[in-house]
Amino acid sequence: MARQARHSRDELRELALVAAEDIIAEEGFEQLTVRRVAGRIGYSVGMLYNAFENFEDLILNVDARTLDLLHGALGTVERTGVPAEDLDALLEAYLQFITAHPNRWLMLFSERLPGVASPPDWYLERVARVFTLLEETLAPCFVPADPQRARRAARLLWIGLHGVWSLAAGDKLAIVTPEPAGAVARQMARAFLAGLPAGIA
Amino acid sequence: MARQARHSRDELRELALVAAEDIIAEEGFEQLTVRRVAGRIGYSVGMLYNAFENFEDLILNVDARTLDLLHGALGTVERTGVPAEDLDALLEAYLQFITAHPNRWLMLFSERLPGVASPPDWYLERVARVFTLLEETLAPCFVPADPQRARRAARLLWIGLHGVWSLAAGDKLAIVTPEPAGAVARQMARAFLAGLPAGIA
DNA sequence: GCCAATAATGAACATTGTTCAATAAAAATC
DNA sequence: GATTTTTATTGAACAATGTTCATTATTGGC
Repeated sequence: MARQARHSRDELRELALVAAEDIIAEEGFEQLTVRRVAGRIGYSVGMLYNAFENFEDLILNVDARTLDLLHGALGTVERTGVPAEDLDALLEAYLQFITAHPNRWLMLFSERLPGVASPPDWYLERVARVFTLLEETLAPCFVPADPQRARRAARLLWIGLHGVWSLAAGDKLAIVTPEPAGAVARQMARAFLAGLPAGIA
Repeated sequence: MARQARHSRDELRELALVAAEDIIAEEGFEQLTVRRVAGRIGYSVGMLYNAFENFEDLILNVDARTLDLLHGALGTVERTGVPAEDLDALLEAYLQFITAHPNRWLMLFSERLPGVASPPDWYLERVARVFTLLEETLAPCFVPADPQRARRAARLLWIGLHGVWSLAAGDKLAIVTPEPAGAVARQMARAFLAGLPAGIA
């Protein structure tokens, strides 16, 4: 009835995503363009718009896979039940991930496109999954268990830590403090834990 | 000997910067282009490249003026000597600034250009000036006055707050929490102050 | 009045993401 | 086997970006 496709839509998406990830890892997010992805997978530019809604859609899918990767890396950290220790271990794993995949991680927070619409639900869920790990680590701090406050505390701490990572990623942390990112992150977590009982309303 | 200039280079820069600020305030950073600035001041595109090194140079100069504006706004906050109160007042002033100049503030943290080089010294100094205000507010926390620890605490809090506004700038804060940036910043400062005595080694 | 110096222009270029008529190829039909 | 139909695939074209630079306009000095 019709011409046979070289790859299914899903196969095409997978090809494109892998190609995109390679470009990002090798040369950074800035070098990612539709033409380069298309050339790398041996298809034309127009074909990409058959597999993805637009360039932003492709980016969002790469980001989602980055979050999956991160979630997997943080999930292997074993818990002792002592918040301070577990938190340190989690931070260590996070730092290792950033070091291993700097461009992928940077890309998560860079806004190359003017699209200001909030991400779709399937993306937000992946973000939430990562948060949950931090929440679970902080939960034992609250007795009796108060999930509401644990959530709030976890997200606030994560935001603070994001300040560390984002500065470190742009090599701007050195302007603020001579200490390495890992040490600063640990201080942040510790100061935060110390203030937990009184600080989080 | 030569043709007379309608405006000096400095006058041209001032004209362009004001025009750029108007465009940003009215329609947002995304709508700022060299052609629109040129059209607005009645000059050609090429003339802008006579007054500025490139588009990034123009952006950096607008940002510097935003920082001056911010520093001025925060400088008028009067101190009581009580860190908790002064900190709240500072954050309040900061919030008011953001509300008054949302697009200018957003622009400070958005990275529209691929330029990854670190900003020049004259720009970093303006960042440092704003940062100093926070340091001075936190200093009274430590008795007897320990400038070393005050600096450390101020920088750590500054890093945490940077996490808040850098996420807010990229419209990513909503992914983490539904609360507005101002409320999150206040929580951050409060949690941090509460943990100060024990947390900062 | 001409020359030289320089202010000012704007067309041209290389890049983006995006679109869509044209084309190629294979299955279905006769 | 020839024809038709269907659709996978292409790539030229478009609009918009920052950037450059040969060209043009203007004006003071001789």
